[in-house]
Amino acid sequence: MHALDVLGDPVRRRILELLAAGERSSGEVSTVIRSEFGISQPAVSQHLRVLREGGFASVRAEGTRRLYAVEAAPLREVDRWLDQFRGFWEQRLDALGTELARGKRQRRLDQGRGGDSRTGEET
Amino acid sequence: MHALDVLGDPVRRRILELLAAGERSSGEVSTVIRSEFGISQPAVSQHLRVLREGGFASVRAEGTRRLYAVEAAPLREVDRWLDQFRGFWEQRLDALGTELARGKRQRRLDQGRGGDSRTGEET
DNA sequence: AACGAATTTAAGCGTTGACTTATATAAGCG
DNA sequence: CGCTTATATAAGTCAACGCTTAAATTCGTT
Repeated sequence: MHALDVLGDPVRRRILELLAAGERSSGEVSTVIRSEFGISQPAVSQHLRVLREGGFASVRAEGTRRLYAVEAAPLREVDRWLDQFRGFWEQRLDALGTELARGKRQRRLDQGRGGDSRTGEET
Repeated sequence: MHALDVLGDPVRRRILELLAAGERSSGEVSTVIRSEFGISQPAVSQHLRVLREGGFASVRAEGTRRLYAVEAAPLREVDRWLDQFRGFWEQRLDALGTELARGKRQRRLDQGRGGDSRTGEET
């Protein structure tokens, strides 16, 4: 199962956002998600399982609590997948100053928009 | 509909990969996808519609052909969403030389893993 | 104007997947 | 030990989504 399949769910994305702020117990996550999405505790637990099995989160037992934490690998994989599209905004838009003004992130564009193979070139 | 919902489908991801190499007509895309996934031409057309409506692709008419091209905005949005997780690999792993050896992409980590709010710190 | 190619839209169907309720597991505690 | 708390699993239901076939649209061609 591809990483992006797992991220194709708003609840799971939100859970990851919570975990990004630091380790959280299943119960803590459930409380928040429950109030935000109005779903049951088992539903949250099932999402946690998907995240676990997808490698997005790791668990650590502490007493009867299960402490979840973000695991980087699949997210990095998504980031890599995006690489092939980076050329579409790294230039072209900073002409308008849009991106640089906002993100302030700076990358070296080394592979930038590899050559076309068959059809026409764009723009 | 969130950008990541749209990317939660292998066919749509593959279509975007094709478009990343340059403008392609609906028919050209269909041919490739069809051979790779074994689905019908209308099925491909429907995926193209989702990409269109999600802002991932733009269309340009040329005679009876429709030429599709990648549109950056939603992909950039995904990239931004990933920002909150970047801290989980930008350090910690380049100690192993893994990332730097591979991606060769260099970012300035200006916001890196914002402080925890409630529970424990990780690691 | 009729025909054919390229593409989209419409309608219907089947499967996947997210949810619910109910139950199991397991640790803390009186 | 039995009870409660924390969490996971099981089983079943329902809706969303992706696919198919069929029809509509649009342009180019003779």
